Amino acid sequence: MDKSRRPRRKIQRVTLSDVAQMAGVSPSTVSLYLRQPEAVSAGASQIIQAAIQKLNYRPNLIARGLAAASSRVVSVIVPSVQNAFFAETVAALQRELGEAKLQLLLGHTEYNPRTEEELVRTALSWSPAALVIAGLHHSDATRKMLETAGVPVVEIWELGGTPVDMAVGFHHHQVGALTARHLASRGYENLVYLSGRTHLDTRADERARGFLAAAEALGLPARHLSHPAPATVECGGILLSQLVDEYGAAPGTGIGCSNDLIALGALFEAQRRGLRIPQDFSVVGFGDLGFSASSNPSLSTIRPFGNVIGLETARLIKARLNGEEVAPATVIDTGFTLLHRQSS
Amino acid sequence: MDKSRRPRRKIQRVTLSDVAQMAGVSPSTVSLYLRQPEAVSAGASQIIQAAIQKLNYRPNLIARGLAAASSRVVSVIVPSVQNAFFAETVAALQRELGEAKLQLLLGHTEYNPRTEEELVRTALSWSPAALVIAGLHHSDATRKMLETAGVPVVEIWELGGTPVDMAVGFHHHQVGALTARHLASRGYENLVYLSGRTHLDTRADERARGFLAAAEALGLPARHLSHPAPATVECGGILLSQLVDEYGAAPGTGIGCSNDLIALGALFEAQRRGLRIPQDFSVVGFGDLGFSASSNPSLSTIRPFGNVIGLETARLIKARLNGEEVAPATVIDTGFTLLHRQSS
DNA sequence: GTGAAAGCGCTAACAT
DNA sequence: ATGTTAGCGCTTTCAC
Repeated sequence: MDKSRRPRRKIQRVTLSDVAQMAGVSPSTVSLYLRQPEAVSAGASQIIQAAIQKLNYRPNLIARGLAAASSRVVSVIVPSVQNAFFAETVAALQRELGEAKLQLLLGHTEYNPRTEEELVRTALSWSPAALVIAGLHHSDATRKMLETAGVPVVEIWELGGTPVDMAVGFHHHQVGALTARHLASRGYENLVYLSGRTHLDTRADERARGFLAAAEALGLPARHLSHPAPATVECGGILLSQLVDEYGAAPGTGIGCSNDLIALGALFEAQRRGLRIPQDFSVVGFGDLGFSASSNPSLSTIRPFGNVIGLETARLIKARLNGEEVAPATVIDTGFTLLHRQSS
Repeated sequence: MDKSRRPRRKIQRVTLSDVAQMAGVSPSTVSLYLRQPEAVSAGASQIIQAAIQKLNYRPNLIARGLAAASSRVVSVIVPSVQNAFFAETVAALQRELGEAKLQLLLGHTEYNPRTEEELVRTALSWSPAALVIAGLHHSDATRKMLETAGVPVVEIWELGGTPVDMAVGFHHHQVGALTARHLASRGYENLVYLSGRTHLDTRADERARGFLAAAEALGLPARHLSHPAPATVECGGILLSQLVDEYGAAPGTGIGCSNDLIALGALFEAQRRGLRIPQDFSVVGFGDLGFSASSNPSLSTIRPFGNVIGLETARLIKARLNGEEVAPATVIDTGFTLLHRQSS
């Protein structure tokens, strides 16, 4: 007696075969129609389309991914989208890649190399179409996985080292240097750099180094104050207090900040203390965040192009996926620009 | 002559079968070991583990997803992670779900219902373990897809309507009302609400409505000024200018803002115009963004708990996936709290 | 242009 | 505790 096997679990309602059956064609024809409609005869197309409509068929991307040995997913690994810089890039990536029907699989390292390693490992388990990761500094194991990933890898938001595959970003060292030179050109002869946890954020650290190096080259005294907490507005206030109270910074000091949040905090704290900016102190930030042009005084800052980073990254990925030749070790420098406003 | 078939495409290097072969056990044993190590004998475990190490095997999650008819992916659809509110929730989700080995598949609607619909459609094609989506307002088609999705659905950041499945958020109407009542209690008898594009952001619109309704209930005159642009700091400055220049708002006006960015912009603009806050005008924001406690004056605001929304959402999802009973139509109100600071 | 057939790498019922 | 077996839903050669 046939104990007719019932399905072992919940199974997809409508499959490609159902469509094929209803349309009276073979599954492979439907598959072809789905991927290259123009390769199927007009008559068949119409019938298939009708069947799809009637059955409300939706392709199963997991099955497609398995059969095609590549998924329409791009893995994006950044410290956190709570960081406005990465949020901007992720948004741009989403916009550009979404058009090409690519989904974003998101991961946050929270500046932890072990977490990053774990994220890369599972990301690769998804056979992503490409992998985007912040920075050029990774653990050995992570780097090895990236090298042998067999998919396009784009390292973003940092330039200067050797990328695993491709890189889109800019030189943070140069950002710091430009900050120092700008302050010097405005007549500030005593320089200070304020930053958050540079021990974790290697890019912020690189900006600080660039600042100090440029100051030294100019023969100006410079100092770096960093705070172990994340670089927030609150942190900026604390750093300015520290600068004034503990180090007795004299008016005439030019202050570079590792980002606009720190700069804004310094602005607020200076205001609270009755210090005038830019008369007493000068402040230059980094990021050109949403408030920087509107603050009072408006904030001089260096603007990276987070959206362009996303855009160019998407462009590289799409090119690679289309089989166009993009040389490994391709590096795109998206640059940055100084916005001179009232605070300096 | 035998033209020995070469594989048709790049194929995964190391598969589960390779591991099984090397370990001298069957594939299903390896599979079992991967999913429930404790169900495999100690000896076999050791051998399998060694083989995995030696071959550097990584499971193919796509294949697993197909075979198991469910992927370890949670689809998250929000207007944009550039919006700090959603960034906070996404970060919390990532943290909580990451622990449970769930990945986030991210989508941005950019406040466009058609985009949202498209995102939900493709999201479901991934057979996600769950779907998280911002808001309770969706197109009919979207809502229908969500209802028939067959996976846990959590609508976040908004309460008040009937959720498709579960909802985690708070009542924006109440936020607006509390803002108005707070201003009234501080003695401001002329109320104004400033907001960005409320025609797109239904939650901001709801806050504005709550504000006006409460003002009316209190018998106070109230007005709503909105700007068609996204709610940014710049927008806040423009709105305050408009308020003062065009509407000649008298000192003594209590200003509610649809978010802290608008409030900050108003603060800056007031400062530029030599208006004193809270003496001349009072400002209350929404969001308690990073700068709000540190600004000068510090910003009174209403704090939602974006991280708690992420946390509770993750909790619901994990409970459902563990087979625990979570009633459909479960609604979690994460509430909000008024932070009374210097600006009011 | 269309169809038959053979998987993609894994899971899960069932038998042992 | 382990192995056998039969797919999951789709793509992709290859032959017609």
